[in-house]
Amino acid sequence: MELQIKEGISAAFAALYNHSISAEEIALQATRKDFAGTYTLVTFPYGRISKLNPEQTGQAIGEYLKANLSNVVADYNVVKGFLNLELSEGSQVNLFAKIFNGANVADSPVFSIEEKNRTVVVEYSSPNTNKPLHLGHLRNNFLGNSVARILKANGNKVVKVQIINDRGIHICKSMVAWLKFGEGETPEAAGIKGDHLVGKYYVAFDKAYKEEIAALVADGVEKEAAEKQAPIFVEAQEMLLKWEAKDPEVYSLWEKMNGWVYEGFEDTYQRMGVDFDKLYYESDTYLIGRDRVMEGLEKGVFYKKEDGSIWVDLTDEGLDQKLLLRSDGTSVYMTQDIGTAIMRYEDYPDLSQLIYTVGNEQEYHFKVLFLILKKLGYEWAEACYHLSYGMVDLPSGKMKSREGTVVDADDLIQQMADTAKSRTEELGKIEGFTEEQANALYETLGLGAIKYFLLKVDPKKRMLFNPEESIEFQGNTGPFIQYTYARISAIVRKAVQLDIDIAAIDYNQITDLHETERDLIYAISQYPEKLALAANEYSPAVVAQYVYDIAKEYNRFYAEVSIFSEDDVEKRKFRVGLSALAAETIKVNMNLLGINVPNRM
RNA sequence: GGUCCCUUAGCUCAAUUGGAUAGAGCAACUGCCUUCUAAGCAGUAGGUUUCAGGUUCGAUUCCUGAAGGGAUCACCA
Repeated sequence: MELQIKEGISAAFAALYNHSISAEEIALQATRKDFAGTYTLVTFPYGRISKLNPEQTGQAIGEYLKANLSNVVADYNVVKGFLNLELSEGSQVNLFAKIFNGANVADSPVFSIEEKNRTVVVEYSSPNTNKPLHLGHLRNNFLGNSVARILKANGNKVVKVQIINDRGIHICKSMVAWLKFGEGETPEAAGIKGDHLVGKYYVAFDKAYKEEIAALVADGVEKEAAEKQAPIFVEAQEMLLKWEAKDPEVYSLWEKMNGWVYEGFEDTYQRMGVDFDKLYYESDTYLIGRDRVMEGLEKGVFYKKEDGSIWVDLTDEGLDQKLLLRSDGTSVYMTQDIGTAIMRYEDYPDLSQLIYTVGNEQEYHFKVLFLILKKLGYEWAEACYHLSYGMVDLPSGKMKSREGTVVDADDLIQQMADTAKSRTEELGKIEGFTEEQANALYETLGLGAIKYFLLKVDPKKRMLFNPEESIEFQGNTGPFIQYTYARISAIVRKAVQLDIDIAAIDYNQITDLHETERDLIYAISQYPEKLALAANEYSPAVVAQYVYDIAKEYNRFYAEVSIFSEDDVEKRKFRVGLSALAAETIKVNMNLLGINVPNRM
């Protein structure tokens, strides 16, 4: 449809002004609500071709389209430099019929996207294993998972991965504290999720550490020195050394506590509805990174300082010098990231892109990482992309685990499910549900609310979460869209009961389209374009905005047009069909966000 | 201090990538359930797009400068 019009405009330029302009070069936009029409051509730029003012240009092209493309363009109007095109009813009904092929809406030609023969790795989540997931991780996971779904829907092969930061001083801290204060406590015995239990000892470490520092300072030790001397800190450092030496006792404790954390994470991931195709462990990848850094040193890409530490000089690129290996030969964060990237390209040699879903606080880190990979001679360094997203702030500012201002992921999900429950019970619309069905619904609604809340905002921007106000269920929210889907489901169910056969609509009988029907068809037809935009910008927010528009448009139709009390049989069928198509569009797009939709609520 | 990012209605966010009178939701107010789910729909009110310049037919969008906020610049991750 859109292409037809663009081609028509292109033909108009050729016929009227003997000027060649391709259909792809022509940009159409949606007509604003307060003017008649569906598509709008901005004519300001074309004045030098037509040698007319914008208004006259619009008139001329509009007239040409009306005369030569009358099956699509029924009429037009010109307001200043804007040519608004009003589509013929027949073409809109036609468009609907094309999308809604009567069988399975998801398979309609308009909705099927070309396969691109590209493989993309999307990394997300990648938490440290010393504490449970929080709200920031939720944004990360939902974003990465949704981008993976969007890229897949847009014709890419997608591999979802994460790197598990399972080694380092932070885990040793939890381990030391557990040995000191834990008295052999296990998740089973304590009835606490494994990740929360380990997180508890991480906090315990910090508390003890602070007390020791305070005691030392009271004895007259300088604060900085106290931070390094505190016995519990020294213990943690010793444990890290033992771990690197693979001391059996330390190693088995490390495996045990990491195991608890993985079990806890797995529960949370499952509840969140995210998963991974492949896991990488830092405890594996840091060794490869170290080897490649040594190779780079031999090749002269890096240099060694007198103390034995190894560095890369990026001052020519406008950046600083960066440490790659400590003087004692142990690796830093960058070392393992080099190793991880190389491993991934070994695992997937035909990779077109490697996407890192990581917060924007690490922009500098990834800039450096990609430059280093390039310096090491990996051509694919160009194909690495940092999908950088903004932090989730609280009204009090940044979340800080040490100050106890983090919003725990498990708690938040539970809280939202509880809200869904009380809200549903208030409205009393699910009589006949078993308890199991009801609980599944609360879960669907609660998760839908959080996911939509976190995904509707442009990923690049930082956003605010106010725990006091909680997440809404009305207006521009997940449950509102889910509600719209449930509403339509009720209509489709009733249509089946009434034997209304939407597979056989006589489209010739469909005339006098209501304004809301036209708008709805237009909105639905935008799907492939929105999907492509979302994929190009790695932005689920585009999808969220779009699916909200569809839901709003449908509810307007629902309020203004009656379906079952319509006398005309074909119109009745058409409206049920349009409803079903709207529902399918909502479902497909919500799934791109990782959100499920209920049949009743 | 260097580099990068942000600032749009009381609040949370949009704005088709330079286009029309800057739009939604929440909060406030007014209508609409005897008809398909009112978690809905319609309406009222709310703006010097942080400020000052510039570029052009046209700027929330691009450029320069200023103010306020944030991130980062570790032998941390």
